[in-house]
Amino acid sequence: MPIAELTRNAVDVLPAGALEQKLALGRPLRVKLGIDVTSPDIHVGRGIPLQRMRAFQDEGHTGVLIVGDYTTRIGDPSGRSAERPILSDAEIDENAQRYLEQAMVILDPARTEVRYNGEWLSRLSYADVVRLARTITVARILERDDFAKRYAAKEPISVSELLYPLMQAYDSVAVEADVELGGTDQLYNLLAGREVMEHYGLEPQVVLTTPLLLSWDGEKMSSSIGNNIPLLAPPEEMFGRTMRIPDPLLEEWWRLVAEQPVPEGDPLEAKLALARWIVARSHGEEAARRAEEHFTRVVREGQAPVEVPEVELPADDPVHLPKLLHNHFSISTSEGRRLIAQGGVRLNGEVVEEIDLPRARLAGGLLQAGKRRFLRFAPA
RNA sequence: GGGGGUGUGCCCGAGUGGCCAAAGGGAACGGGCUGUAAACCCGUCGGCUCAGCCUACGGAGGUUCGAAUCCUCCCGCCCCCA
Repeated sequence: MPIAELTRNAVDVLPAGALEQKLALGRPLRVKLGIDVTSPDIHVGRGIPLQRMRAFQDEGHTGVLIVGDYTTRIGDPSGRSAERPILSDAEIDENAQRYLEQAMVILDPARTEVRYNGEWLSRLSYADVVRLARTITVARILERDDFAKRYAAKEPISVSELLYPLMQAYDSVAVEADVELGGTDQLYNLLAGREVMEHYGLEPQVVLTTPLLLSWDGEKMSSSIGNNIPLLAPPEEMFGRTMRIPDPLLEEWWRLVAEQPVPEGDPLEAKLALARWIVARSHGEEAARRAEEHFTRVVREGQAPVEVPEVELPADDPVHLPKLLHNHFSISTSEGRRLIAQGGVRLNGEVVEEIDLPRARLAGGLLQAGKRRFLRFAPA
């Protein structure tokens, strides 16, 4: 019963019955997923459609990953009220590189075809674009939810934004997609792909959407908001961020991310297990174990981590702490002063109250700034 | 082409001559509490050689003892009519 696995957690699989027909063709299907490369991070939420792609790959189908290098130059407005920034070519290339690395946390590289959409979009002439634009009407484009809202609210919508769904649709034409995956916010774009494919004489793709993952602040996980867990962040970081999600979200995360039922019993244990799972997928079991140890030690028990970076003992005497904090933790000296004033700085476990400390007191000492920042001084 | 509007701290958003480093909210940070980096409570939240000083309210000038607030020009953004 492989189809249940392919459509697991899917919100829409459209049109009804089409996927079954495609599967009945008996050949490997071309399953497309495109994400723009505005941000260098793929986070756990964007991993959800990737997980579907992996499921298709495990059944012998081909994952066609579209790196939207060209599209990024226009900016997709999905889910936001303003246009995305337009990045430089160098930034886009760099992001694309990191993006692929992260995607492979989930995908099977052997069954992944990576394509940059600049490959075909950059070759379109103005006339080609006009021809493409003829396949859809303005009224139709304005049906898209966020366009409709912004239009009604008299918020700016640039013509370039209106072109975005068409570019994405043209990607489907170019790679001859059988199936396109995407978050539910992509539904419109995916369906537009079907219409455009028909205009170009192709069998329209099947559309499969997956839920958007909510993060600890209750918002959709998003790199630009910062409530994200990147697939290749340091293990301790990933673990800690996962532990921030509120208990009511646990079940959903287990279902959508780990694709398993939430473990019975203690919610803390279930959350720890989830964090382990997420870190292990990206970095392996061993790293997950260390990340949990780190969490237990530093967060739950309030101790210093096992590994603390050692720094030179400053030359001046007395040592001006705000400056020192500024140098090592990249905070302003004003912030450093506040930290001290608020009892957030400890030397060897003791709260520091002075702004300046004799050099000798720091030698070989352990300095803690807030909950998570530590450093050890070289001995005198 | 014509008319109207708008530009404030990381974000949103008050503020129309002094009481403004600038209300309020969010984010963030610190402390407390806790099974959690959740929730909750309290506090902080421009910079600095920090009981004082400096820089700031799109930019440049100007009026004034004093301007985020008034005037001039410039730049950006938005809407309506054509």
